[in-house]
Amino acid sequence: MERSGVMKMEDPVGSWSFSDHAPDIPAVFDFSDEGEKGTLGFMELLSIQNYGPPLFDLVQLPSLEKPTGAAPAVPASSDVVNPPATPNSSSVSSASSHEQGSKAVEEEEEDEEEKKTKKELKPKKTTSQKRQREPRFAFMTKSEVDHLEDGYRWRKYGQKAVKNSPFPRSYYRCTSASCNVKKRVERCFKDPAIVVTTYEGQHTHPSPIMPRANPSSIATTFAGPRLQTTPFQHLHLHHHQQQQHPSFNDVPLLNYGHGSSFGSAARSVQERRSCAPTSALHRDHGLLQDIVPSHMRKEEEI
DNA sequence: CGTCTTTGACCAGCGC
DNA sequence: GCGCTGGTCAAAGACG
Repeated sequence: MERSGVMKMEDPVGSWSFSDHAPDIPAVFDFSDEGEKGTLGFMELLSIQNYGPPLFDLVQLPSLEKPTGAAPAVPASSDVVNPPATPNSSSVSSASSHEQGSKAVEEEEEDEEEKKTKKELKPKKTTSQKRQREPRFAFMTKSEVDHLEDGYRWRKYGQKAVKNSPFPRSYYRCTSASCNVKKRVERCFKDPAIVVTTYEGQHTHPSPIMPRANPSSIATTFAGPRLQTTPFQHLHLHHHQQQQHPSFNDVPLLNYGHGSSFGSAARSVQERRSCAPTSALHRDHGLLQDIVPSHMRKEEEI
């Protein structure tokens, strides 16, 4: 078996993450209702991370907002175009119970962003000249293969040894011209079975038809356009089997819907081709309703 | 032949 | 200033 049925996500760099709210969030994805059981089994989500700007800012960035000549990079979730002024953490967290946590997260995130900004500012610019930061998302996937198939084509452009880790870090860039999405892939030194994947930027083009896709690929969800909302989708799925994981009580409250957009996103290409697209879209929209306040949905439908 | 990986070199930021 | 580290470049080679 190439990939295990267990997927983990956590904070690899110590910045903002869901685990700040609910450490060791267990999550189980049961695809049995998606007919996936034989292929994917279930996945376990420990925690997820979003560092950089809030999720919704991602689609607001002027440079990313209107991909030229390409379909919206976020077909399923690009509707979320009216980001709240708060980080997505507060969007996700139940307003009252995690208020303080969210504030702390905001501050921490700011500091982290400043650090990252300085680090990532390759071009020599003055500090007053802020370069546009690409949103970055990281997650951990338990997999035997380093480079997970995610529906996009990547070109490896570098590999570096990682400090305090016997495993190297690989750098990939989206092969599509005019798309500067990058991703880093490295193995967790604590658990070599876990692959830490960090995506930076947003695709300015639709996902190719996964020319080399592994039919049993489970990574489709994360790299692509759907990336922006998948963290919530994972939680969403997680809720499905809450009772199997008592510690899940720590998870910020969300109005989880029904169904599994993760599961649908994780479909193989073949499955996607054979399945009615409307079902996935429908589920996504349902999830959006869970995530995005109604007043925002009004605007996003414009 | 086109695409992709490998790998050493290079550059920039940061801490001391 | 120097060394370390992360990130990127680009030539060379592998592969289908």
